[in-house]
Parts: sequence; C-alpha cells; structure tokens
Amino acid sequence: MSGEHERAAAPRERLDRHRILVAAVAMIDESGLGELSMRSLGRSLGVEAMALYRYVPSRESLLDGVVELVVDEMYADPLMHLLPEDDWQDYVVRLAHGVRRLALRHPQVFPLVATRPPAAPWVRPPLRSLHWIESFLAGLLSHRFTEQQAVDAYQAVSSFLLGHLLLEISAMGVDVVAVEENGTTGQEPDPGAAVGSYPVLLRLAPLLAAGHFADEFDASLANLLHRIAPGAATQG
Amino acid sequence: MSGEHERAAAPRERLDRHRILVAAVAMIDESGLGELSMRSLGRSLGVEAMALYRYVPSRESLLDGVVELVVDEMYADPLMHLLPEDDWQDYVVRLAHGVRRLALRHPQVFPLVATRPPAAPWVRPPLRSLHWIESFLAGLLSHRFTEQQAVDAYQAVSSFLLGHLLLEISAMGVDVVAVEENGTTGQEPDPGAAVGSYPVLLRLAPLLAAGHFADEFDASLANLLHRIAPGAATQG
DNA sequence: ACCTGAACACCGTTCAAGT
DNA sequence: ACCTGAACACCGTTCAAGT
Repeated sequence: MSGEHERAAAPRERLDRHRILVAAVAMIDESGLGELSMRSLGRSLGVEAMALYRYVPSRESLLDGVVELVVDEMYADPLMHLLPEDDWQDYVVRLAHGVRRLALRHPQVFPLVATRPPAAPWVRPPLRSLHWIESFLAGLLSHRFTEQQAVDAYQAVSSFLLGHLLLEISAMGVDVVAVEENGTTGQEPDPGAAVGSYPVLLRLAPLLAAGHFADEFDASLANLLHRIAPGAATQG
Repeated sequence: MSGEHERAAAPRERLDRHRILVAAVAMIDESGLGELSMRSLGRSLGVEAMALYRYVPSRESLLDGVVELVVDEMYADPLMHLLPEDDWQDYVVRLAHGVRRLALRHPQVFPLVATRPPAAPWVRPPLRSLHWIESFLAGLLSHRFTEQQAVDAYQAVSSFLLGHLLLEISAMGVDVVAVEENGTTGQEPDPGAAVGSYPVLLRLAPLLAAGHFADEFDASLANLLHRIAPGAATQG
C-alpha cells in the first residue's frame, strides 16, 4: 500500500499546459464541445477548475490551444513537409489527406478549427497553424509559383478542405436508422419542416445519406491541383 | 400622454416566435453569438427570459430557428427558384450568389448555418432549408441529371459554398491595421507563435489579407458548373 | 510554487403564482 | 392565455488563503 488508490479520474502528476490540452481534446472527442467546461475538465484531471487558470488564461484560449494541438499533431508527421526537391502536387495531396485524417479522427474538434479566429489576425484563413501556412507557401514559392499564385493556391486548398471535410464530418453523425419509416424520425423539430412534404428529398434520402466521400475527395482534389498549377490559365 | 414611454428596449406588442427569431438574428449580427443569452434576448424584447419558453423550447432550438430564418429569407427571393424551363447552370449561379449575399449580410450567423446539425438528420449536408434542397434536387432532375448526379451536384455545391464563404467571412473580420509594425499586433497569443519567425508569411501578409474573393468565387463556381454537368466524364 | 474555498456575476430551465 | 418571481443546478473567473 504505497499510496496509489484508483481515484475519481486522475493521478497525482503535476498539471501542465500540454496535459490540460490533451485532456480537453479527449473530452471533446468523447462527449462533444458542450460537455467541456472548466469545471468538468478540472474534474477529469483530478483538480479543481481554478487550478487550470495557472496554465490557461481563459476558456477561449483553451479552445485555441485545443485547435493548435490537433493541427500540430498532424504537422508533426514528416510526410506533411514539403522539401524543395519534392513534387509539389504530391505534397498537396499528402497534406490534404493529412488534414482529412485529422478531421476524421477528431470530428468534434474540426468545426472549431474551421470557425475559430486564427492566431495571426491578418491571415484569417483557417487551418491555423502558422507553421503549416509558412511551410506551404515557402514550398510552392520554391516551385515556380509567383507570390500571388501561392496565396491563391493556399486559399483554394483551404476552402476545399473546409467545405469537403465539414460536409463529410456532418454526414458521419447520421444514424441511417428510420429513413424508411415514413420520414418521421421521432420528433420533427416543427411541423412545417415535416419531411413527408418533400417527395424528391424523401426519394433520394439513401443517396444523400450514403455519399462516397473518399472518392469525391480525391476526384475534386485532382481537379483542384490542375486549377492551381502555375501553368493554368487564369480566368476571371 | 397616452402610455408609450421610451422604455428599456421594446414596445408592448405581444410576443411571437417570428419576432423572437428576428430579434435574435439582429442581436447576433450586432454583437456576435457570444452576447446572445435567453436573458439578454428577453431584455431586448422588453420581457423576462422565461417568457421566451412559451415560443421556443430551448436555446438550442432557438439557434435552429435563427438558421432557418436567414436561410428562408434568402429562399423567399423568387430569383432563387428553378423553373423547368430555366437554364440550370444559370440557376446554380443565382443560387450561389444568393447564399453568398446571405453570408455577407449575416457573417456572424453563417458559421451557425455551416455547423449546426440539420433538420432532417439523414440529409446532413448543411444549408439546411429543406425547401431549398428539395427545389435544387427536383430542378436538376428535370434537366437530364440522374439521381446520383443530382445528389453529387448538391454535395459539390454545398461544400463549395461552405468552404469559400467561411473563408471569405473570416477574412472580413481582419483589421488591416498593424501588419507593417513588426508582426506583433498587440499581444501575440503565445510566444512560440510569434509571426516574426515566419518570414514568408510576413512577406505575403498583404496578399493574404487582401484576397479577391468575389473573383475567385466566380471563377471556382464556373469550374464547378463544368464538373457537375451531366455530360462530364466521371473520374474516380 | 501550486492548488483550493468561497464568492461574484452570470447562465438555461422549471414551475407555481400572478394578472 | 400570457407573463413573472423565485428557485435550482450549473457556468467562467477572481482572489485571498492554505500547504
């Protein structure tokens, strides 16, 4: 009996910013953002909520830290780095799949990545790791992209990833149950929105719920690569 | 002196679900989602918070209502309807611009449109007005689209709008101030993220902050139309 | 140095009571 | 029928106090 009982939630290691962020991500992954409060997070770490304020100035900045953590987790993968000798198209593909894996691994966190105001207020596009943006831009510039082309490519890739992955993630939440019934899945929010009154929607429901996202992702990505290539015609 | 003093915020009209939603949208537009509480919303209507529960079952469903309201506001525009004799490509362009105007008019509300779980759980893609989806699908089906093609088109258009508009909206929030200084815009969140250490980012800051979103939107949209046309080759 | 207890000003929500 | 007061179980955050 040397002191370690299995206590409420957490052992006696000292607190630390990284440990806090990891716990926060785990909590969001498990139960969604709604369940994450300073108090519940403290509890999961075996500590009172107030202790967290030594390491994190506010709940808002905690969420910023969460986004940073998952994005940098992906960036840590050496596959995600563009070396001068690399094929840039291959790099963009690796990067896109890396972000996709991130989104699928942390579907509850990803909307946060997409909607939080970024670290550098004047960059604004999402996927906010500055590391990431720097490496992307520098990489393309070393591959015959002009500055404008590199910025355009960055924005095109960002918005592609944002749109596709938010869509795919939101489709993940579907319970394919109870579509056949008659469109009434328990309680419809309000009678005006009853699905029964939208015949096409009802008929195409299985197709809409299915979605071959992986294929569509790759096909659209291939198309995107073609569009942003420095050789491509710039239409207005 | 017939009874109307200029009171705290609102007159004596009886409450009603629509009035509540309109007030909620106004409040989010003005001060952001963070400022919207049942209590503050009640106050802005000259009523105690508890009165709202006669018309809205919960805060969550209030937010659903807000999304519905702004989406249907756009849908009310007759330009947004696809008639059998219309050119479908022209329709998709009108629709896309309609959604874009919506996003630019309510930039604080749009992320809600993008991230809220939709009314019909098995449809999932965002832009959640069932009216809207029904009309889109029915329209394309009457223009030689197969069911699968119509669904693909719906998902492609959705994710395009999502990605582009979230990006553009987030760029709207930029204060172009203080980029030249030295990259330190008051308080940097954490020293590791100091912008000074990312030279390319710093150099391209003006380009990143500018963004010719309207042009890019149209160019990408044109490309999208080409991709989803029923004649196009289906690559995997 | 690191954590806690108590406190403050808020939340969303319920329900009996007022008009 | 429609709204309110009081109450409950929560929040985020501050700060003096404990160890």
